[in-house]
Amino acid sequence: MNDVARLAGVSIKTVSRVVNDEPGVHPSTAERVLAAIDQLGFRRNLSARNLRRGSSTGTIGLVLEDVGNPFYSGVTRAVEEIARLRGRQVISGSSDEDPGRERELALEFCSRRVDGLLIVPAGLQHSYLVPEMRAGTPVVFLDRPAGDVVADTVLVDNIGGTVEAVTHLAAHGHRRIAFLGDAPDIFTANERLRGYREGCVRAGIGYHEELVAMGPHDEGSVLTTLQRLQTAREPATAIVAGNNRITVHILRALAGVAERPALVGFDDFELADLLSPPVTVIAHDASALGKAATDLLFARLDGDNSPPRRVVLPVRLVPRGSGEVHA
Amino acid sequence: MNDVARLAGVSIKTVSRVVNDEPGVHPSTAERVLAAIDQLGFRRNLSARNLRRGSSTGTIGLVLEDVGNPFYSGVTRAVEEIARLRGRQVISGSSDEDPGRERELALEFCSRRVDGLLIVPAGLQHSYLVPEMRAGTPVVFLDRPAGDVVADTVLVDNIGGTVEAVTHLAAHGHRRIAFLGDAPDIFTANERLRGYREGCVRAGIGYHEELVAMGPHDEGSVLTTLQRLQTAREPATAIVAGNNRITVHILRALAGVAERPALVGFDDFELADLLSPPVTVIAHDASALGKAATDLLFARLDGDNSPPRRVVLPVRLVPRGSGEVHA
DNA sequence: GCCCACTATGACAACGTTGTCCCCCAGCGG
DNA sequence: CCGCTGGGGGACAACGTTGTCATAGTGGGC
Repeated sequence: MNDVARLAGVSIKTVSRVVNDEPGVHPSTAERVLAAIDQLGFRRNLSARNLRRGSSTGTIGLVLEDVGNPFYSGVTRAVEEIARLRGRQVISGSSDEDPGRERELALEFCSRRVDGLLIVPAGLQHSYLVPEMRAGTPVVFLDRPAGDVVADTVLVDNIGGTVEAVTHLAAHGHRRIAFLGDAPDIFTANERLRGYREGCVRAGIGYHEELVAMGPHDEGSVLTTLQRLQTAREPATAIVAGNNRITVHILRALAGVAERPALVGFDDFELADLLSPPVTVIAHDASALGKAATDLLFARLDGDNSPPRRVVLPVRLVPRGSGEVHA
Repeated sequence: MNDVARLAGVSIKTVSRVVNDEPGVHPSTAERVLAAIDQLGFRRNLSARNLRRGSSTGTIGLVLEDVGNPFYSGVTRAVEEIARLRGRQVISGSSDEDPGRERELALEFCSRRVDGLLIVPAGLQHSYLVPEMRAGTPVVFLDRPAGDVVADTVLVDNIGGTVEAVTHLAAHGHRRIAFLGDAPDIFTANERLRGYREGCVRAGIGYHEELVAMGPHDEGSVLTTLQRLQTAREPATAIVAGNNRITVHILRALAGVAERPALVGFDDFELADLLSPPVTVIAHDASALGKAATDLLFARLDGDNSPPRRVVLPVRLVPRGSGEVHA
């Protein structure tokens, strides 16, 4: 800006006025300034501007588990969409389920003075955010609740989802329904396990420890688990998969197997309807999740300071075939 | 920092020293300062720091077509991974194939003084970046080349890919091979069309205009196109799909159809191996693309100022079944 | 007892902006 | 001819940091 001012033969304040479309600059002066800007390829430094104005940095921080996971990239997209409407950029980072990394990312975003934080918690400790929240940075947790702070949270109905999955399978005559879930220290995995258990009880088929296998899972562990379940004295005739990755692992393990158990997967995924049999899922909308959380965040930025809210988004069972196999 | 200094009874410079682990601070003073920092929940303002130091902002700007598309979210993940190793955050935005939006995003990132830009071009005009590049911001284009500037570019072998697809189908006896591609003003779509044409000529089956349908495509247009192709006087017995979205549209259109043409899709996608028949694709690695581009960017940041490079990543045909149907 | 080196600390400017306040000057009415 | 008005423009401080330099005190060697 200094250089522009020198070249145009005016003060930097006048350049500032031109750049900001402030009134009170003679058209001919403005023209000279614009020419200088063009010639020098000047671009206003937003950091300096925000520093001086003490205003918003126009950024939103997004911490999630893995940007590469289609579910979270759907969330990201929705967040970006709304942020854009409100003139904000999104800075995102993947925690890879590492609480330390989550914290590192969140605090780094705070150092960058983001206007707000959206966090898919990896850990259970979030008191590190208390100073930031007290300082006025709104934080919304999504997909999972925060560990030890009270804050806005957007979840999906995990329990209701697995209850429905089990109920659905039981209605088709299944009495030996297995559950393959993610690591039990992950909130959603635990909730879904609870729903599974409750579904079993409600359906009157009882909860049997040996039908449950919590992760972490990879393709190999899923394969051996399935073998164990199917060769047991009372084999499982149906499976509930705890998330999209596990569903895919199961599908791969079952590829080419003649005698397939019924299957209901948590999380919808692309092409589920084109597989054979098409995969019945408990669907919930990644973009709805992202939208709800971002809306909540912007409400806070707009001055809403009502008590923290907890929003639970509904899930719905989408019957496609794999879950409608009779026992 | 001011408040911290006051509370600790020292000058702000001393606080700065403590925050930056600079030597020459008495342990007892440091302790007082740390206590004050803790009490006030102080967090250093990175913008101010970078402004003062004139150093890197520690950010990389990423402009792509759609963060929600699994292909690009794979790219994003790879970029993030490497950026993280080099201590950078990623700011990303989706252009939605809108050149204006691409430009807006890129320039906004420049205003934020990103250390470098990674761009999946939506348009053909990139001279707007010349001042930034001259000012020292490295820019790498990926997936598609820039329109009118010379810059580092990472592409995949689009032409080689469709040549291989056509060759493969012809080797299985197909002589009426159709091509469904994206809008021809998209670089990759056009390249793939060229490869298709060259493949046809090489295979000695000739290039027939009526077998080509360029987009934009949606599910409906793909359906009618397929109907036209299959009911023609000389029906197509095989199809090459120009990208992952078109492949999926075709799969959906063909669902339940008994007489299926052979199919080779450009871009690999999850579950392609689990469909029936499994889908033969021209595979290339999203994360390899992201990695190559980011590596190139960091090389520039490390001072490499050799002439701009153009990297073309190989593709490979993955035969899975849908492309090995004999005519 | 004097000088020096060294440690701990602070004052101040500067990074690139913008908000506040002030000044200059032309034009106009009296 | 004087004073007032208002448009156009500039000087300067400040945002939150950090780099540079200065300074006060302390202890040691002679």
